[in-house]
Amino acid sequence: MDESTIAEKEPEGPRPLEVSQLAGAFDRLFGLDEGERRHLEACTANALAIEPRRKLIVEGEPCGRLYIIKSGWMVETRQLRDGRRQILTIRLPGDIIGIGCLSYPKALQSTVALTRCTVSPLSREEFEGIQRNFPRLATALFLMTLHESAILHEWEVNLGRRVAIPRVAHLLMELHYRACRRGLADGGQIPFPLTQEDVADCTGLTTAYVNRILQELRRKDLIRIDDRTLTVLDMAALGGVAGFRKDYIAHWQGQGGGC
Amino acid sequence: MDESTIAEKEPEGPRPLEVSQLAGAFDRLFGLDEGERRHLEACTANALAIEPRRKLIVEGEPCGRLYIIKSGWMVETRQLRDGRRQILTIRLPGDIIGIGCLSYPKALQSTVALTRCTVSPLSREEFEGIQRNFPRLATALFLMTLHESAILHEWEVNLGRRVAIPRVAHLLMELHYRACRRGLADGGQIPFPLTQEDVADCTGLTTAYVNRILQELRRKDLIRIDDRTLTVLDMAALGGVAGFRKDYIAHWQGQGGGC
DNA sequence: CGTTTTTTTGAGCACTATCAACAAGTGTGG
DNA sequence: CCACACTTGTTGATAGTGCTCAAAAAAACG
Repeated sequence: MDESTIAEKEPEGPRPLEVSQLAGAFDRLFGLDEGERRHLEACTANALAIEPRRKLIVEGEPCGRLYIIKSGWMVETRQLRDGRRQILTIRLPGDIIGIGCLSYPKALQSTVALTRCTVSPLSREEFEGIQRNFPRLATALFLMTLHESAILHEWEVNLGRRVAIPRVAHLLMELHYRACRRGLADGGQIPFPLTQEDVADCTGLTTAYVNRILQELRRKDLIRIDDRTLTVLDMAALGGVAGFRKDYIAHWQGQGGGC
Repeated sequence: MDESTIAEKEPEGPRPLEVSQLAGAFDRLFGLDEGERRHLEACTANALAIEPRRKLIVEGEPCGRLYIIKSGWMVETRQLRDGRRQILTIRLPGDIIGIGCLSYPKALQSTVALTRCTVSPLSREEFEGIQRNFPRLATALFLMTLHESAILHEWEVNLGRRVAIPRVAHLLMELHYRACRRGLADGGQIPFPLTQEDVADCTGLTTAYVNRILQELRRKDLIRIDDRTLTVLDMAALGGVAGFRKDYIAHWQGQGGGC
């Protein structure tokens, strides 16, 4: 309904690392050949800019294409009738969104930008072309989906069986690891565009309570959050609190910088 | 460690519906051709029987093959150090389990039989053979995975944002719909092999509390559970309590008997 | 600088967990 | 067919985690 949710324009100044983020991920995964790489680059050539808090995909509306995130963070959300919201997944640069929509006539969840984002749209036809003509890419896609399922499973455990402090701590640990793997970390620091309300919607808690939990984690000198940046001060300790085990985070994605 | 968790023997007397369950699902989905169907049948010819409560896949141990459930119900679980357990997914006849294991050296979750089950093992080689030689089957597999992701997302919402009564009600609604689609329903009734402890582990609640919730649902004449059978007495009312929307349950799987 | 978003704080209470004990099933072997 | 063991379901009293509902303070934004 809001036509202006997305604006078609070139990204202002994409950093080299981000442009080939996806190809990078696939490459480390499979060692792409020249043709595969070139096709992938071609598909992701054009870009779309999305402003923070804008919706790229809207729950309940049809969505015929997918998007590859070139830069920025997004979340997929579902809204209940009474207004409460659950964040289903957090998507980082290199992730693909909207695949799930391909098999449903209407999107089951919304996709919202946390930061300014640039994405490459991919039509259903282009996507199916890749599936048909580049079987190895199709396999890689499949593996990415499986990896995402593993993360979802971990979220189920988090939501179902951990109390608030471990629950929040686990989210932070996971994001740290995932961001790190994508080369977004800078010495224990990662960008952290989530508001406390977002954290609450990830963890199934209230904003007010999340605030208290974060204070607690800060008081114990485990983390620091300022200027939309998360610093994990004591990885081992935070991991201990969270009951975190990193084994579900993609192991095959190479060690992109010591994480 | 327990070698006797599985026993290699023929199923006692498989009902026709179950044998071709998988082919059935795929068929409705894509209209398989003769070769595809025959290959699928061939792959799922041999069977393995599993006793109730036995583990087919054990968390932390390597798992090189997958299994297609021909009959019976299973659950995938993750266990925390303190013994608490979260059920991640419920698997019905026709589901494939262990795909996630393919991309990890060790299984991230256990798979436990709720009832006596029969499954067809599929080696990694056979699986990759299907992927390579039957692209349409590969696509179908991919779509099944996406469908499972949609269910996982719904579980996240359930665990994160619904209080106990809607939460349990939602689980029951989902199982009813899913079972119905697989032709397991018999006029508002479905088999219900979950104990209250299992329900608790699905919903992140305590056994004691689940007991009270179920009493409440019975008191309101919404459901009845006896003899391992769930009867939904008032579908609309239960769906209302649950905040259930069926749109995430596979729509493309045909209407297998009015559900 | 005013406006909006985000973070922080307080008091009270509701929902759900805990723990323990008991009842009712279920299955097994004698 | 009964006796026994074990699993599953049920109940009660109590504690505690996390929610509600403001409202204020601080930060971000244009």
